[in-house]
Amino acid sequence: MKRIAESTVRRLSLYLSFLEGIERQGLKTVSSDELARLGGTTSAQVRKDLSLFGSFGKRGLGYFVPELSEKLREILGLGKQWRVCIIGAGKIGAALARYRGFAERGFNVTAVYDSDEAKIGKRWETLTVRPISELEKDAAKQGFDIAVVATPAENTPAVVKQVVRAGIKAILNFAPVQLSVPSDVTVRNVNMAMELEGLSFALSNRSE
Amino acid sequence: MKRIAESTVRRLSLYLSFLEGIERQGLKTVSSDELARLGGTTSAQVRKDLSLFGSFGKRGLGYFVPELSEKLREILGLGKQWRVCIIGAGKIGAALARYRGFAERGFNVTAVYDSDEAKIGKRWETLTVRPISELEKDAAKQGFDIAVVATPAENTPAVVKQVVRAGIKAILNFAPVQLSVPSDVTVRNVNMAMELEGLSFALSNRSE
DNA sequence: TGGCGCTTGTGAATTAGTTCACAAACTAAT
DNA sequence: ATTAGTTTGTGAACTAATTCACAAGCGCCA
Repeated sequence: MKRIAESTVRRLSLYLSFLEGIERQGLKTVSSDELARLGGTTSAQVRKDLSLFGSFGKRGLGYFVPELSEKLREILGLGKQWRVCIIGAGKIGAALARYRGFAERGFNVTAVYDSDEAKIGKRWETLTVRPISELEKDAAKQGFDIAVVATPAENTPAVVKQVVRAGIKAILNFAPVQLSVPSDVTVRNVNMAMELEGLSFALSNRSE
Repeated sequence: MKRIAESTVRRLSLYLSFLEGIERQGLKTVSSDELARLGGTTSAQVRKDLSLFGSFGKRGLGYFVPELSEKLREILGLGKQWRVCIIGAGKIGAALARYRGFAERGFNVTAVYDSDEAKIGKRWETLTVRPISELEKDAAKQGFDIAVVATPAENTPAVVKQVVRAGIKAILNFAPVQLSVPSDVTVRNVNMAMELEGLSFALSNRSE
């Protein structure tokens, strides 16, 4: 299959969330034009995105909502249950561990790690913070699909090295550093400072 | 000035963070090649990005670290202090309000709002949660540059309408919905579900 | 059945973004 | 002062992403 751009995947994810809303409203079909309106893009873009994976619509009618939802879930790999571990039991880690939205979408947080002695053993709901030195062993035993990294910048490179060694192939990185990983490991960055600076830039350069 | 791509702005932000690290190490100059290596891009990209704003380097030598840092801060509008309000006093809002990193970079959280009676009046460090009905009035009095929206999906459109009416021109949106705002308002979205789904897609479609 | 009104799917055209490649400018060494 | 070794800044070439535009398919109604 040809390479799919990250921007395309983001939009598919967006379309799926719209479809879920539309389904709740009880509508049966939806047009590319309507999805485009909701997502702030064009109908051609919507059709092109979907056409990369097959042809799911009916001419003159649009797309059947439950059918397209199902297709998108399949494309995005949301049928499965993913095993997620959180690394870093600080504020962000804590907020993420308690976040309900993960499990709803099939992302099950099954363990939390930290390197700080003082944090180890703390309990959050059903989870207990474990020493990061155990990560590799635990991964071998139960397996993790995704690691959420929420550690201080200075510890992050070392932490990521352990994550990679544990065989985890997908990382959601909240630390404000660029990760260096082998090419078979996928990284997504969430960097608040960068987003705020983007807004700062926009505010500073309006209408020039 | 010509339109600057969002991807460019993200990279400038990244370069700045590298420069801060390099400055701490005490290095005087840095080459586009070194910045590229740190950022996982190419030296031509780095030079092109910078050249959109001027020519800051010295041939044969590279860029003076403090000088380039300063230029980037200027470009990104980080000289100023920005007044930020947080809307939504739930888990994410709370985590953000307590987050130290904001103030360090000139983003000062000066108020928190919520529409839920039960949350109003709560105190977080120096901040007190205020009713969102006061937002417009407060904005007229003290002025806000940026609103961080961290409300449940269903309330978000109404909340955003109030933010826009209050004259705020930049929004950092954590709600998992697409905002519809006038074209003079800049929005950046942070959507965890979307990031996780991107990883899910990558894991499901490796090497095809 | 035939015709009209929609809407998809997709090559072609366009626009945006990245990389190449090299002259010009600078440092350091001799 | 000359030369060798770097590294910038930038048109030109290339690649990627988006938008256009239209034939073809489908439902509905007379």
